[in-house]
Amino acid sequence: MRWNDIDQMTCSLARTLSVIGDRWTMLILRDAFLGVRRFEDFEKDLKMPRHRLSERLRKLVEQNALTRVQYQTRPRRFEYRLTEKGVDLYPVIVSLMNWGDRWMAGADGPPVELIHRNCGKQIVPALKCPECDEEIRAREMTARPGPALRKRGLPAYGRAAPRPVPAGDAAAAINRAR
Amino acid sequence: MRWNDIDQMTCSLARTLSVIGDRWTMLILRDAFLGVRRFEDFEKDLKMPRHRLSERLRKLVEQNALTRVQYQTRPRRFEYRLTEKGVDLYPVIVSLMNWGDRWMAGADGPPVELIHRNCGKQIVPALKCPECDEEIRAREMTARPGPALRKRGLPAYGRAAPRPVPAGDAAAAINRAR
DNA sequence: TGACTAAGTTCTATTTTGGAACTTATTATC
DNA sequence: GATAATAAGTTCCAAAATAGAACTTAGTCA
Repeated sequence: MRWNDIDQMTCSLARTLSVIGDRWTMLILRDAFLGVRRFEDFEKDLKMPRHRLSERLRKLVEQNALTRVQYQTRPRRFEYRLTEKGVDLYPVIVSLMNWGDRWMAGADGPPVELIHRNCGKQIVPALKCPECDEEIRAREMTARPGPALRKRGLPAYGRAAPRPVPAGDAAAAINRAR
Repeated sequence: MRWNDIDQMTCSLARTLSVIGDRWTMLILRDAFLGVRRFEDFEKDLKMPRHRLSERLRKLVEQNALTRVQYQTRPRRFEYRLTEKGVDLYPVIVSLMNWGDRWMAGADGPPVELIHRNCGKQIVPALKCPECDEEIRAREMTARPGPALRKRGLPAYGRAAPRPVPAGDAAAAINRAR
């Protein structure tokens, strides 16, 4: 499968990745969240090829995650700002950072801390259930076909169906565990 | 900058991307969360090149996000399971899905819904502040240098410093807004 | 013996990326 | 008035990563 076809998968994750799932886009967005807006500043901070940056910014503008705003007239210069759609990627950035902090940080600890202005405290944002307010754990979640898949009458996420395990196999017990 | 050098950036996001920031890894992990464990099943579902799959699985095992477990002896066959480090990527997957659901879904609505077993309800998990329990909004968050950067005495994320805006420029007002 | 299964590996053409140099419009400096 | 500087790009080409198809390995089943 070609990468260009990825947004045609009936999968929100794949569609999201079609927008931000390349080498640089996520880092560009991180910078945008930190207040970077100008081409030169992105380039200096990320040390990425200018052509690539130009292309990625254009794509993000096309996708409406950023807007290109003229900030001076002579010579005409533009800067890039997060749109609502772009700002809404914040949880993605934060989750990725959290994971990096927990699993990839060096002995010195995480490079950046987040402060919540509301309460003034340094926090690690966490996923919660809006119904029962419990913290979300992967094992407690189930996926079921949503409207788009039900409509099409597709088998959806039936892949997780338990497989027959060769009887008496040593792995069987573990297999049932997960 | 070469992609291989990305994990040397002092940035948790970059380090995370060095593990899962390529074309397929995230989709492999999604499948893993849905219960897929075997090479053939990943391959059939994702329709990705086998060599690529093999390489990505190997890398995830090296990084300790998956383990390779033998599930039968003759012939020896292995399957891949999420480790704690892997399971901990759930918030990343969920955030990406949420965004896709909100911004990239077709007219039919999202392809998958999540059920929280705890309360039995269909939910959209959200990032919350563990201190004041408010939902996290990008605009209410500030980043400051964490231990790793303070130790090194680096300028950290000073890039967001306000720039002088040409006086009287039409963009100035908007510029201050954000 | 030959077909089949699961999990890979090998090969090659195509696509994407990285790096450096060049362009354009305009202001500031010698 | 020529020369440099700045910001935001674009152009060109070599190097790296990816896609797709075919092949391998080890063992079972008819």
